[in-house]
Formats: sequence, structure tokens, C-alpha cells
Amino acid sequence: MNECSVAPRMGRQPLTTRAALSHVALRLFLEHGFDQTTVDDIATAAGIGRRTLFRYFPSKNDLPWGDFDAELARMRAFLAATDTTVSLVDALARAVVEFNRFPSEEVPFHRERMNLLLNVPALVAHSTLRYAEWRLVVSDFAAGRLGVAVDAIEPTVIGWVFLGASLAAYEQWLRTDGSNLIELLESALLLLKEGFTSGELPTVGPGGQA
Amino acid sequence: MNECSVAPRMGRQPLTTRAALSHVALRLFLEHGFDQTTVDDIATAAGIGRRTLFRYFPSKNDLPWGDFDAELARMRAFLAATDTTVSLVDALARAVVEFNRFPSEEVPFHRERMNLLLNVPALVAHSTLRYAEWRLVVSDFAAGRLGVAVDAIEPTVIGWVFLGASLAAYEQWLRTDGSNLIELLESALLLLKEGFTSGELPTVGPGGQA
DNA sequence: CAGACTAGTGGCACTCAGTGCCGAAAGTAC
DNA sequence: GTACTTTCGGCACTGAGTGCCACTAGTCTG
Repeated sequence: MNECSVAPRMGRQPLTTRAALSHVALRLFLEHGFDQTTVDDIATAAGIGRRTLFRYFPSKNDLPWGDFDAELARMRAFLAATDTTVSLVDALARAVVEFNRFPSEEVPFHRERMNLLLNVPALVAHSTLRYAEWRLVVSDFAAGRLGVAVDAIEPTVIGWVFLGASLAAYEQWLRTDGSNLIELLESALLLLKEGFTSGELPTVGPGGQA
Repeated sequence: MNECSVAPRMGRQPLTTRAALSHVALRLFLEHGFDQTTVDDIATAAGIGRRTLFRYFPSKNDLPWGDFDAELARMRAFLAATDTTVSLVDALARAVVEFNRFPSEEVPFHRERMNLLLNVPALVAHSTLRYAEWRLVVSDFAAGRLGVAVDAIEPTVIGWVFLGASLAAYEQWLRTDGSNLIELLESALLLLKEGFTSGELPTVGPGGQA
């Protein structure tokens, strides 16, 4: 009948949120290490049952990612809203940069999270599945622009190439203290545009800066 | 004293080999599915103890890969033996093609294996760790040629880009019955050289040079 | 208010991957 | 034979992830 909707939901209220759990887990991972932290530890620290935690996140590996699906949706929307006069590569480059822009107070936090995701073997492996979703967003857009199927070779390669450039920038970012992620991303994406074959590689502009 | 060496080894002889176990596992995975096959099943089918199996392979996920380290060593050697007059990109392209050449009777077998590796989520995730080793071979070589550190951005991007192209070719190969892996790889690698899709991405000058 | 309904919670028991320990088995060397 | 070396594999354990089910905390209807 009535679509209750708005504020007063139907059944019992959730005790916590994905974001809160992700935060608690991240803190424990940083304190004691990913492998040393059990799911029980996290559930206890969050004040919920272990069984409940697995209803918020399908696996321990997903905890650091927080609400990645929402981020992906943002990126997809950004691409969809991009003017068609912008070239494919530029559109993707802008979207990638936008996707990785964070309020400055969250940057150190994000840095630690990425540090885990790119260094803990279990997370490195698992991340592939998230990256695949990310690549799909990219190659979906590319396929639309190029007028070919999503699973054609061009969109697929483009998906991989943009992912590679992004991760290379991330690795660089984590390696160098005080470096600027956005600038590194732009450099890496420029490398793509300019093409890396020619004689050598195009020299990238003066790297660092705040 | 005497370094026994040659044929008669010291202690007890191994009951089986990595290759044999990989083969048995692959057969079971194809028959019943990866997730439906337990490590116990594999050990039993191979006639060894479960504990022993874990001495041959560190995890269930490693079984389909067989002796990947040996393959990587081959690729590394191939690159090391490549004439320095061959351009960086060409050298890598040749090595990648060589790395993926198999005797024709093994092709269907290899196809099934890659089908698993690229489709079973657990394996897709785990594969990342193997790919990382592969990328290291590529970026190591690139770093040497470019005279920069392995962890500089150029070799890193190159590693990712070649991996992406290879995997794109593999996906295409698995998708289309009767297609030729080597040809698909060459196409994908050509895309890299040419800079994919004229109209969109900038065409890169005629690659070659020393 | 009671009673129906709905959705989140979490305990329990289970499966399965992976590991440490340790004694047994199967070889070689003397 | 004994000594030594290496592989084997059983046993018990940890920890992730799942199915089941009763319980809790809400809303809705009358």
C-alpha cells in the first residue's frame, strides 16, 4: 500500500554502517597488520557479531575498500556527463583524475588504505576483482565512443592501459613521501597520450611539488 | 665428503612431480569445477596425502599454474639474449609472443587452463600475484634499456601495458573458437606500437630505432 | 494496547584451506 | 648392519566463510 519510504524504515535499524566497519578494520589492520587481525577482532572492536560483519562485507578482503561500488557509480556518472566534444582519451583521463580526488583531510587516510591494498599479498590479489569492475566502467565508455562491442579488443586494451597508468601513479605516490597523487596521475596519463614507443619515453614534466 | 650429486640423490625419492599434480588437478577442475573440487579430492586422485600436496604447491590456487617460475626464467633469458639493435618495444613484443608459443598438441590443454585462470574469481584474483612477477621481468628489462630504476614510472607503465595487451589478447582468444593466440597477441602488441585507434588516440611515430 | 509483519542480529555448527609438529618410510653412505 | 638425509602423511589446530534459526527491534494495522 503506502510506500512508507522516507525516514521511518520498515524493520529493525542496522547497528552500524559499511563505512564505520571499514574504518574500524582499517585501524586494526594498520595497528597489528592485516594477517594478524582476525575477523573476530574486527567484529569485537566494532561491537557486533562476527556473523553480522559478514552481512556487511562478503569477505575480510573487502573491508579496506569501503563502499567502492558507490565510487564506481560516481565515475560512471561523470563519464556519462562528459561533453562529446572531449576526446575519448581526454574524457577518460579527466574521469580518472576526478575519481581519485579526495578532500585533503582524507588524503593521509586514503594513503594508508592504498598502502595496504598495494602491499598485502592477499589484498593485492583480491583487488583484481575490484579493478575488473573499474576497467569495465572504462571500457564500457570507450566502447560507446568507438561504436564497438565492450568486449572488442580496443576497449579492453584501453581499460587495461588506464588501469595500468593509474596503478603506476599510485605506486609512485606511495613510494615518495609528500608527492601529489593528482599530478602523478596526470603525468602517467600524459605518457599514454604521447605514446611510449617513439625513441625512448617522453620525458615527463617536472615531477614533484606540493 | 664426496659430493654424491648426479643420479642417486640423497634421501627418499619424491613420489610425484609438480607437473603431474597440476595435471591431475586441472582434470578435476574441468570435470567438477574449481570450487567444487577440494584439496582432498586432488590429493586422493593423485594418490598422495593432503599434507604432501601442500609441499608441492603452496595453495590450491597455484595448481593450475604448474611450473610458472621456469617459464618466467625462459622469458628472462630470451630478453637477455635479444640483440640490442632491436628496439625496446619490439624486443618485449617478441619475448611476449615467444613466451606464449606452445606445441600445437598442448594448445587445447593450455586453452582450458587459461579459461579457468581468467574466469574463476578465486583464480582471477590469485593470478595477480603471478602477473606481478611477469611484469617485473618486463619492467626489469625496460629499466635496463632506458637506464632508469626499475621502480621508475616508465618501466612500471610498460610492464602494465604489456600485461594488459597480453591479457586482452587472451580474452579475445578464449572468446572466439578456433582463433589463433599468436596472431591475437601480435595484433594487440601492434595496437600498442601504433597507439590504438588513430582518430582517438594520437598515432605514435614509426616505432623503431635503437 | 495486541498482534502481524519486516528487517537486522548473532550464536552454533559446519566445511574447507592452510600450517606446525612429529614420527614413519625410503632412500644413500659407510 | 648403523648413520644420515629427505620425503611422506597423519593429527590437531587456526581462521575464513556459510547455512540455519531463533531472537530482537522496529513499523503497521486495528
